[in-house]
Amino acid sequence: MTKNLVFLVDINTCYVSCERVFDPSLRGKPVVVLSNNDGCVIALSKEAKALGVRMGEPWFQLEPRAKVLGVIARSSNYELYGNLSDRVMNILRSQAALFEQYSIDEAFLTAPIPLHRARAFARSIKDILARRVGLPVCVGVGSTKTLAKLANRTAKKIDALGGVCVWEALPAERRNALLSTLPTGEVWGVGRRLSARLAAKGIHSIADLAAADPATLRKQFSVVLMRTALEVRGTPAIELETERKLRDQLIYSRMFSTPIETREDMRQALSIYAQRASRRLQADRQVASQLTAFCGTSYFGDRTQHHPGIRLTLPAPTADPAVLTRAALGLLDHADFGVARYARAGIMLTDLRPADSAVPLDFFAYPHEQRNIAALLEQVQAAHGEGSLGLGYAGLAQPAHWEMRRDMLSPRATTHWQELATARVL
DNA sequence: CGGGATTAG
DNA sequence: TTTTCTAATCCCG
Repeated sequence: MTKNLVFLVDINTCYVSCERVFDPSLRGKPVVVLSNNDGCVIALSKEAKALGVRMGEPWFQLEPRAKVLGVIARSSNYELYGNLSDRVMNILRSQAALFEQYSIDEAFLTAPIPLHRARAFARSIKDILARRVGLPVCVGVGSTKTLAKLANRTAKKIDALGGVCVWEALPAERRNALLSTLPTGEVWGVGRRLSARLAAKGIHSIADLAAADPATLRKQFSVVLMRTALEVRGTPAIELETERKLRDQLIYSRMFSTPIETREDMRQALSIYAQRASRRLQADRQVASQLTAFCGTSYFGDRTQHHPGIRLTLPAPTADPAVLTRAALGLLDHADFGVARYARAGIMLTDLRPADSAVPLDFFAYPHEQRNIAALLEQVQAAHGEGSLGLGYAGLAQPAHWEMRRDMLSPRATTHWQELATARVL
């Protein structure tokens, strides 16, 4: 019987590659994509990397240099990235019986493919995605998820591999060299803190981790780290999660482009955020039992710090925008507009469950839920944009002055008719 | 069980 | 002046 192999498919510099699909002039150029509010670099092309641009670099620091270096920046366009990601995932789902989407740009496939055919299978996936979506990927293959991750990292680092690395097909000396050279922090699941704690116990390289006694790892660290160590040895210990689990928490939180200093602006921000959270919850067909609203001052600078928050249990589980908005506005009584300049606010919805699992008794139902306000809002916003209609303060044709900055936004070429790309046939 | 810490992308 | 956002899971009190 052929053992299962794990294929980790990962879109190369995902956001930059998505920008390049509809703007070929960006290909081969140093490109960066910025976080919300055009705050810092969250994705960069290898050309940008080569120029010394670093992940996380604040845009206000990079901007003057970018001009000189010819680095091109784009505001993040999650609608575009999400749509292209969906296309990739739908194709991948059809390529293997077992499929797990791990993030917006990564998926695990598992299939009983013989080792000597793994490379060809991985290549075919790469080719299909290039042809049908126009996105470049690397594929890492291994007998466990952790090794597939490691192989993927290797495929990215070593150009000669052509974007595919089959871990168990590498010469043993090569694998051992990698394992004994790479620090534990390079393994999936081991971050900064954990690698420091491991180092204190004399475990520095991935090879050290693999050689450590599993029972001791479980006792001194956690069962999770023990599983990771087993997986590095080639023993599957982390399940593929093929069932898409419903989330059990939803956060909508944003930094403001300029601080909010008045009750009226905060009322508006909370109204808009609560209604955006409501829309997301409805998209998942879920309802929430608890709402937390929070805001906070900037952690930078030495101004007065203030981070108020409220949490309340809703009278009945709901996704209704009016109920959530009213609940969120309770935060206003805890904010201090005399002193604080708020840099951010957010809504957290918890205790989520499927909307149909808890059909509320009429006794508890919110009267206006039956008037389908949520559905109406959704319909109008889907057709005319999020600012076209809203409850209370949340309908704004023009973005408010504190809305996030997105000065270098590309068109949403696959989700909005008005923003379609045009091609000229010569 | 709630909240903070850690990890990841 | 300016430094992301979201989610899961583990750990501790």
